[in-house]
Amino acid sequence: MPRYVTMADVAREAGVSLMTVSRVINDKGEVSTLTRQHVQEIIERLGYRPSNIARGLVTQRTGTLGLVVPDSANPFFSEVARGAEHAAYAHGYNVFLCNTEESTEQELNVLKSLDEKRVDGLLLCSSRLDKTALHQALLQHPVTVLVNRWLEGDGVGAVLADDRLGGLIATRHLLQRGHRKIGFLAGPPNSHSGRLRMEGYHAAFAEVDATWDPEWMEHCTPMVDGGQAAAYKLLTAHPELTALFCFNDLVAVGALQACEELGLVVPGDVAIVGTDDIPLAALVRPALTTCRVSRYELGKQAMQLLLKRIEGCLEECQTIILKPELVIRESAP
Amino acid sequence: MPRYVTMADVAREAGVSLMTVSRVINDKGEVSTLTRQHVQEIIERLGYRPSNIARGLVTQRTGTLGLVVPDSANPFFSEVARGAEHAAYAHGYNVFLCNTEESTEQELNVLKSLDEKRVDGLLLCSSRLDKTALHQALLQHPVTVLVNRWLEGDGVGAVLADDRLGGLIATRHLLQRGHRKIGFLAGPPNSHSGRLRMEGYHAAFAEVDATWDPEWMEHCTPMVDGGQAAAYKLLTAHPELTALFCFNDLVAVGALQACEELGLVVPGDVAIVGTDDIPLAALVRPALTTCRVSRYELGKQAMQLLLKRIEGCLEECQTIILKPELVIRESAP
DNA sequence: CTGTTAGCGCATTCAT
DNA sequence: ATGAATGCGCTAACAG
Repeated sequence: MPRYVTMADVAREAGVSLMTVSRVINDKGEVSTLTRQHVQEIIERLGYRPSNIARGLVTQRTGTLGLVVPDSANPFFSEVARGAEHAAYAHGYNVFLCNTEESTEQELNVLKSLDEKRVDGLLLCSSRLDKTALHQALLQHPVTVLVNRWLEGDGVGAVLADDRLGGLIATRHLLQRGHRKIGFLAGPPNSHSGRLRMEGYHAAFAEVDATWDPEWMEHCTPMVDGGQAAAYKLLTAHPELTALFCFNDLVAVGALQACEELGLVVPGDVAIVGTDDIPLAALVRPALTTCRVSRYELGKQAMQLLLKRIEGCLEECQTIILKPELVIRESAP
Repeated sequence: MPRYVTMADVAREAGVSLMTVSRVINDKGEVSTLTRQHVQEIIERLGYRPSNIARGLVTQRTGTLGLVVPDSANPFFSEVARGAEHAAYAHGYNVFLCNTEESTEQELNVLKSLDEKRVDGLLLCSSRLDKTALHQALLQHPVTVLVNRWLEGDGVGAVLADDRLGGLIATRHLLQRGHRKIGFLAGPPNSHSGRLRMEGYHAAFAEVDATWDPEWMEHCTPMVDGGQAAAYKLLTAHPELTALFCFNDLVAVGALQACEELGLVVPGDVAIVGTDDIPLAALVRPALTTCRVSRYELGKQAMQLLLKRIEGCLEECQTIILKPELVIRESAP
C-alpha cells in the first residue's frame, strides 16, 4: 500500500515551500505564472491529490453531507436521493447515503455516525423520530434540512409536498366524476403525510356537501401487499364503494390486484387514484391516475436549500412547499 | 455555530490527560474502572463525539467507502446500493454514493473526488471506462471491487452475474416451448453484459441445432422507451418472430407496450422474457418471465469482499460469480 | 510574490 | 495505570 503523495513531496520536488504549493492548489494568493506552471507540472507528474481530510481538520469544513432516508431502494427515496446527490455534486460536495431501515434506533445511529464524520450539513428525509427526539438530535447537528417532515419552532429548513392539497385534488377529481362512495387506503397510522391526505380527502367531500363514512378508511403498510390486503378487505366489506383513493402508488397497485381477484373492472366498477407518480404508475394496466410530486425536484430543492444555509444564509426561506398535480390516466379517467 | 466539543474539553473537565480520554474512547489500554466511568460521564454530559476526520489523519483510515453507480435511481442499482450500504454499515463504515450519469468523464470526476476524500475502499458498479482507462484509474486508488464488470490481470476483486448463463437459460426456455424465431433486444452496443447475454442466446440455439438470424437482434437504450422503440421496429420488420429475449426488464416492459400498440397478444402471439427481475417485473400485466440475479446480494457480497480485502486479505477470493435463475411468469409460461 | 510559524483534533511512542 | 511529547497533511496569519 504505497503512501499517498503529500504536499511536502510536491514542494520538495518543485523546490518551493509548502505554501506555494497550497496556493497553487487553491488558486489563491499571488503566485508567479512561471512557478505556478512548474508546480502544476510536478503535481501532474506525481499524481498528487490533496487530502480533503487534512484540509478539513484545519478549515473545519469537510465538503461532505449526510443524506438520511428510510430506504434508498424505495423508488420514492431513490429519486429524492438522486436529486439531492446531483445538486450536492454540482456544488462540489460528496454525500453519505444512510438508510434507517424505518427504525428510529437505526436513525439515531446513523445521525451519530454522520456527526462523527463531521458532515457540513444534513438532509433528513421522512424522519420517523418524534418531535422531542428530533429536536434533541438536531441540536447536536450542523445545518439541517428536513424533507417530507415538518418541525415547528426553531430554524431548521424543510421541503415538503402539500399532502393535504394532494388528497383534496385527488378526491375532488373522483367527486367531479360522480363518485360519492370513495374508500381511502390510508397507509401507516403514524404517517404524517397520511393524516394530511385524509384531511384533504375530507375537505373535498365538504366542498360538495357530500358526506363520508369513517368505515370507508383502512390503514395499511405502504406497499403493494398492504394495499392489496386492505383493498380486498374494504371492497368486500363495502361493496357500495365505486372508487378508492390510495396512500401511494404501490398501495394503488395492490388495490388493482385486489380488484382483479374480486372480478371488479377498473375503472368501470371501481376507479382508483394513487399518489406520487412513481415510474411504475404509468406502466401498470390500467395505468394509474395519480397525484404527482416530483421526487427528484424534492431532493434537489432540499439540497439547494441546505447548501444555501451552509453558505451562511440561515435566514433563507425556511420552508418550501411543492404543489402536487393530478396526472389523469386510465384507472380514473 | 458553536464549536464541536473536543477531547481536550473532556480531559480538562474530567481532570485527566488527553490520553486517558483517548483510551476510554477506543476501549484500549488499561484504564481503571473508576476513571473510565468518570470520563464516560463527562463525555455523555458534554455530548462529545470523536472527530473521525482528525482520527483519520493519524490512523490513515477514514472509515468511509465510495460507491460508484451509473444511476442510483435505476431500480437495479438502487438495490445493489442498498445491499452494499447495509453490509458496509454493519462493519461501521459510511459510504459515499456517487452517480456517474452514464458519463465516463463524470466517472473520472467522482473517482477523483473520492480519492481526495481518502476513502478506504471503492465499489465500482458497471464502470463504463474502457480497459486502459479503468486500469489507469484504479492505480491511483485504494482497494477496489468491481461489480458487473470484469477486468483481466491484476488483483482487483469482482462480483458479477453470470450473464452468459442468463442468456442461455432464458433462450433455452423459449426454445423448449417450441419457439424458433426469437428476437433479441440487446441493450447498448458497448455493454459487456449485453455481449455475454448474446453469447448465451446463441449458445442456446446451438444446443438444439437451431439457427438464428443476425437480423433478429436490435440494440436499444436500456430503458422502457428504448425497448418499446426497438421492439416495434423488430416486430414490424420481422413478423415471423414469436418471442423476444430482452436485455433487461425495463426493455421488456417497453416490448410489452410495443406489442400492445401492434395488437399482438402476449404471450399468445409473442412471448417475452426479461432480465433482472426488478420489482416492476411482477407487477406489470402480463407479469414478466425473467432471469433473476439478486441485486441486493450482488451489492452485499461485493461489499463484503471489499471489506475483507481492506482488512488485509488481498488474496481473498478475487472473483465471485452469481448464478441467475429463471422466474417463470405470464409473459412466457 | 514567497517562506515561516503555528495549530486543527487526535493516536502513537515512550516515559513515569 | 496515567501522562508528555511528537506528528498526521494541510491552511491561516503573518513575515520578508
